[in-house]
Amino acid sequence: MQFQKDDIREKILAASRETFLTQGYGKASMREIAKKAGINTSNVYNYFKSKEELFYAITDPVFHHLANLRKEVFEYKANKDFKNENFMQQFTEFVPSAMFEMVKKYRKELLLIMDSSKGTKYEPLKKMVVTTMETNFTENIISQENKELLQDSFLMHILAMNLIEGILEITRNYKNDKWVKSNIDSLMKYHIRGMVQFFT
Amino acid sequence: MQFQKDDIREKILAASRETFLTQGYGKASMREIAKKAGINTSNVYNYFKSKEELFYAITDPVFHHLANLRKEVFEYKANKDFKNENFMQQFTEFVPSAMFEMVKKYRKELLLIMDSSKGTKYEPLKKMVVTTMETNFTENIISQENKELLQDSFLMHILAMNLIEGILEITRNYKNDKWVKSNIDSLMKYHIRGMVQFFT
Amino acid sequence: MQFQKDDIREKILAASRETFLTQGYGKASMREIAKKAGINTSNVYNYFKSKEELFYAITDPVFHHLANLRKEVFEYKANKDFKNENFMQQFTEFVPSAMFEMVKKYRKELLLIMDSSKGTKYEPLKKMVVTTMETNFTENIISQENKELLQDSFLMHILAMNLIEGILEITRNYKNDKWVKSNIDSLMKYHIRGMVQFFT
Amino acid sequence: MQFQKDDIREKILAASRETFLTQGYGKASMREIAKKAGINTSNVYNYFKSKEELFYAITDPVFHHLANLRKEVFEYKANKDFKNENFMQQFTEFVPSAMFEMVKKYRKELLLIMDSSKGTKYEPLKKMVVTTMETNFTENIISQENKELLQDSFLMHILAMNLIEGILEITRNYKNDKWVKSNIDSLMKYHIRGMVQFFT
DNA sequence: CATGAATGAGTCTTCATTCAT
DNA sequence: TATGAATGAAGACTCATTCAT
Repeated sequence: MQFQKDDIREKILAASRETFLTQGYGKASMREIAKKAGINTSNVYNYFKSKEELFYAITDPVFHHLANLRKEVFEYKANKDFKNENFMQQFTEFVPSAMFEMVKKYRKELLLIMDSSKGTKYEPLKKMVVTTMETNFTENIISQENKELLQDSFLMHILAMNLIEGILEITRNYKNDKWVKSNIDSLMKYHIRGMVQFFT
Repeated sequence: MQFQKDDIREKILAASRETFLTQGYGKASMREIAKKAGINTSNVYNYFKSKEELFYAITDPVFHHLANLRKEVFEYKANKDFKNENFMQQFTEFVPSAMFEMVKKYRKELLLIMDSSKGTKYEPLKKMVVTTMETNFTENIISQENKELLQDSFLMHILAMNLIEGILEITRNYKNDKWVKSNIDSLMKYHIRGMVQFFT
Repeated sequence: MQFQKDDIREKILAASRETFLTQGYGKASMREIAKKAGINTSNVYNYFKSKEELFYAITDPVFHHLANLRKEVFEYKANKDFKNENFMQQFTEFVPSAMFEMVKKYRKELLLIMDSSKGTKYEPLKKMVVTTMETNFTENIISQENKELLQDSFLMHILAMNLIEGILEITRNYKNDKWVKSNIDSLMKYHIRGMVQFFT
Repeated sequence: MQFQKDDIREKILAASRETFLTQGYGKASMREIAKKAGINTSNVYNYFKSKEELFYAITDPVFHHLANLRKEVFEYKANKDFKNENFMQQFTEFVPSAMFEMVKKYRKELLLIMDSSKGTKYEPLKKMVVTTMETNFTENIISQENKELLQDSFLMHILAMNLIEGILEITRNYKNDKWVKSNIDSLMKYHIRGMVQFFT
């Protein structure tokens, strides 16, 4: 009697993923989700107590993954007596492979939390991730003298966003794992090289 | 029907711009728009015959501007016996300054048509613009030999998107014209330089 | 169906009493009752076949008690060659002590059937009890001459209701048995004395 | 074009009064109200923006009337160098005639705010009115010595409630103004006389 | 031109109840 | 017995739009 329940639960989750993804959280309707899942609208509420909870049931895991990732990056920095070489190592090895793992594990969920979360508590998440990345870049790439010159460089913000959006676009167009990995690597390399040249 | 009061029409347009921008086309409500414009909801229909038409009244100009721009770029190419130097000129002079003029003239409209048009006929526009740009890059930057090697390079697609998204992010954070111009230039330079290095 | 676990049955009844009392019959929900009882909603239906039956399972006893009381009062009258002294005795001894016993035995049930039964077959009960009491008063207190004068005295109706409401308010604010008894006695004395003075 | 609107507005208010009165605020449904008013459910929202507002549109006037009454009573006390005779005057002249005026002006509204307001901000109002009356009685009727003896007399609370409930029962059974006036007077006289005798 | 009136479909959610296991 | 699954009706309320005045 447990496998049946999970069956439907899974159907609801799948239907939700698709619906939230195409319509966004706000425009997605419980009706449509229920119809896609092949059940009565009110029955959805036997599984998830609200539209919002349903959304979080899908997106919470990737959120926690992101939070852990952030922590790991900070620990990485703290442990490594952070110099330029280590930074390079971080952004050519650790970060891209971490991104890859995340995309591999949470494809749709990542897109949901980043692109379709308007109206939920995760709405500001993308901006926060971008800001974190931007700070990291600024601290590690821009040389001391340039820091004063390029104070408040908006370009760095754009590039951080570009990197995130690039990863998301790769995710949206997922072909296979190898394809993802290679594209993340290229993108990363492209931007790291570009930033180093531009800001130093 | 055509003797409408221009100030009210303008108020509706202004209210719509704000509402569509913050809520998106789908979630924006005629009520809220009317309230913001300080008029009765049903009176909106004396000026625009539907929510969708109202959206197009705002976004059509920037759409046509974009279409013209596209044509100009193609003509530019056709006229100039297009070689590498000309390409460089195009992307360091013509394109950035065209972008700047567009942002200057259609700030909110540009964001609306690109970011808030889900549910309208302009929904696929951003993708199309990106594709156009991508094609242009691919044709002009990747050297013949590489073209075969890097066949189906998704990175080029990402970079085209990055450029567009960068312009939009500049537009979203508009400070003043000079700020826009300088940031567009930097961004353009960054990517052109990056692409040339990466793909040749 | 009849081999039910008494403790669960009891838990449902207890949960219902509280829920019906605070929400009223109509607004009380089977969900809340089940949750308070610590069981599954649908399991409630293994013990009581509907919300209404559940309500009656709680309130039937006090209803029958009330019915018996009514009969006893009539028999009391019939047996006693009812004169004024006997009436006094009835309303200073028999009735208050009967009320006290009832409150003692059916505290919450009494409140339920009187205050929270809207939407059930017991909805008109309070009115009926008041009417009975009113008739009793009218027959025994108002002197023959006054009866014609005060024909259709609404005051008597109010006082009968006052008495019932008084008992219920005592029940609502239950402190301890002694407190109840003493307050019922005071209230009764107050009204009997008042009525005698007013109507004779 | 204004008289039509008021027509329907009035119909909604009338339908609401009846529905709230018979079902209580919580159980009354906008559907039923709309049906009774002969209009589409959603149209009700063109006149009142929520069920709660609709309830307040009906009950606010009587609330303000009650609040003023309360103030007047206090001022009456303050002005009159309050002694026993004045108290008697207050409760045999001022109060009953004020009650009468209120009942005359706000018959259904009074019942609504007192009996059908569960779930609204007026839910605690009846209790407050009773408490005010109780305090007034206690301060003016109970003699100093008795005050210590009868400390925390619950009977006084019941009698205050009885008086209020009596007024409400008169209101519920409204025949005509004269009938109301005479019954209020009788009830008041009955209780004042009873209390004086009982508590002094 | 402007407004209020009106509507029917849709929003999310809760309800009492039944059924299969 | 106990539970989760299921449902259709109903809850309050919002939506874009039309119509008469």
